[in-house]
Amino acid sequence: MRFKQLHTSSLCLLPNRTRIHAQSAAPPRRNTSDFFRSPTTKSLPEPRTKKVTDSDIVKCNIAITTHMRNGQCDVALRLFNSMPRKTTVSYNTMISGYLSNGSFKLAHQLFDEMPLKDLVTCNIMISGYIKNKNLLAARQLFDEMPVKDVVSWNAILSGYAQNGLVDEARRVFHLMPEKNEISWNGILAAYVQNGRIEEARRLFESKERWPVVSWNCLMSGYLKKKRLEEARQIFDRMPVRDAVSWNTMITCYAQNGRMEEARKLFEKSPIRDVFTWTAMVSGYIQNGQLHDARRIFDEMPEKNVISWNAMIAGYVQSKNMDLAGELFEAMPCRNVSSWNTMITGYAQSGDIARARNLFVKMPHRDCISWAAIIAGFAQNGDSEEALQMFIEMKRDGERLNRSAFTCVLSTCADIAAFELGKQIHGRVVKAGYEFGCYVGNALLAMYCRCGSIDEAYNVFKRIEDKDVVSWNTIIIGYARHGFGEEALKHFESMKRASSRAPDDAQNLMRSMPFEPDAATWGALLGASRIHGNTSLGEKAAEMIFALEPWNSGMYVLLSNLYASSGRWVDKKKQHMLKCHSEKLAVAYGIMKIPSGRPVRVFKNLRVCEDCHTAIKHIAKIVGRLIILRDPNRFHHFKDGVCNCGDYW
DNA sequence: GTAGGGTTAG
Repeated sequence: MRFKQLHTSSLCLLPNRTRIHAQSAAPPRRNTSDFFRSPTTKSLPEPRTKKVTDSDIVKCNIAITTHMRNGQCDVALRLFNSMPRKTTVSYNTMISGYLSNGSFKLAHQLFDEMPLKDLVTCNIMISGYIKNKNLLAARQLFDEMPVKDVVSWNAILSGYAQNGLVDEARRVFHLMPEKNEISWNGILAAYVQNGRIEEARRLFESKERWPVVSWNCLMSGYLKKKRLEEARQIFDRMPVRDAVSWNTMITCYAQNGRMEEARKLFEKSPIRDVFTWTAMVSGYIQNGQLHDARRIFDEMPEKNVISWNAMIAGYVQSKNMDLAGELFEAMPCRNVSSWNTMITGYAQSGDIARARNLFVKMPHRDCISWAAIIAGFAQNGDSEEALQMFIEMKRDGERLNRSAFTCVLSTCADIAAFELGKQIHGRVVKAGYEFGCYVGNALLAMYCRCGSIDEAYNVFKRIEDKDVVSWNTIIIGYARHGFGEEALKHFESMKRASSRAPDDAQNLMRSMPFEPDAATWGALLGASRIHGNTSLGEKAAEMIFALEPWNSGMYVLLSNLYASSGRWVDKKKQHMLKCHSEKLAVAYGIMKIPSGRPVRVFKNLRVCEDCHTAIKHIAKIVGRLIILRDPNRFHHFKDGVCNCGDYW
């Protein structure tokens, strides 16, 4: 690399022959005359050639900054290239612009080409490496710098913090020749971001004054752990609050279903920006309060794409595609996720024609759009079209990501497309997604569905973080293919896996849902029947009853189990149970319709003794059916005969 | 009056 000399005294030789211009601790005031030797005498100006003044260069630099901030890298580059002379600042501006626009490669290229690197250049590049998760390169550059300032140290400190290397971050912190507020905040953030909240707290209490960002940081640490009360205490103690403080606290209440507290804080907040409003909208949506969400949305003084998207997603979630469509039409500007949300919504509501229409019309597609439309066709039973779209997606040059693979594989499973599934498996391996849980599960399901249980087991073995779906799929796979014993074996090892005590919280979270779902219990029930294992079968039926009391298949399977083990079951009773369960399913379906209606639906409900248990269970799921706690509201059928006509 | 390091949120 070649360099232009700026301040001879501060030029240093780097070990790898890289020379950079370093600033001393108190940086010399640089002005553009360092870079441009403007003529001191009025030598003959070239006719018709405009003299390039310092202020021209500065103006260009500023224009580059603006273009970069607007995301117009190409415009910035054109300007940059047209500059007759470029200063270090011009290069630095370009590089940092590229980095903030995510063009790491271009930034790096320019960095390599740059004739003269100074301290700022290296600091920019260090943060670039860190953003790109290349901690080693960042560290190497850091080590090569002949002079570092507090910015360099802070950058490397936060690099370690963001990548979970807390102890390394602490080492850096102690080595720093000078520390400022940002350094202190850096080590605080290192603890907070890595879940070491108690250490963060101790550090925080060890120092008198903290800037508002650090208060925010500590508060968010408690919020991440869902320790809302402690977070609130921090919030209340804060000497100064900024928009982040208010937004963080409000968002957290909203996301944890505590809309009343969110609302109170929202009304008190002196600084409401688009984030605050949108957080309230999404909070209400998540809480099922669509009307409140819409009210806030309508009151919003300023909306951005994200607020619109949030509201549309709310309607899509509650299957109200008409209102979603209305809003979508009314949007002043849309982004890819607006389109994707609508496509997903139409696809999931079975309106694949509309979904396809939008897909064709949308200006830019990303891999989510493709995955949405592929899944849409697949879920609506048009597997051929789904695969056709998959092929078109490849033709379009869209790179396959995890979700696209997952989608397509589940389509293959649907139509038992074994050969294609195998081909895709090859691509999955190539892409290195094989061991991931989502793609792995989809592969597993595909092989199970195609009857290739050995291959399925091979996939199962390789999935690194098996979750409940992986276990359920393999168990169901074995059970469906008549390998009852294998299914039971896996069931046992699943139980063992779930009963192991895990230290860190994440593992615990992962293994918590190791409770088989109704489908798995169903498979086990089926397997038990084949093997005549009545006690496991009864246990399975009991579990299904607890999870899905309306699951009619369970009653049939159970009675078959009894029948095959020689226990006599009254056909009439079996029919009765089935009948009840179907009614309950209908009832449950209605109850899932939003806005508290179910109470009315259930008002005149009559249940027999057996059903009563089921109803109570549903009440538990829904949570607000207080009428069910009043037994006088029910008619109990004592004789075991339930007249379905009396049901409503 | 231009370029680099810290918190949060849709």
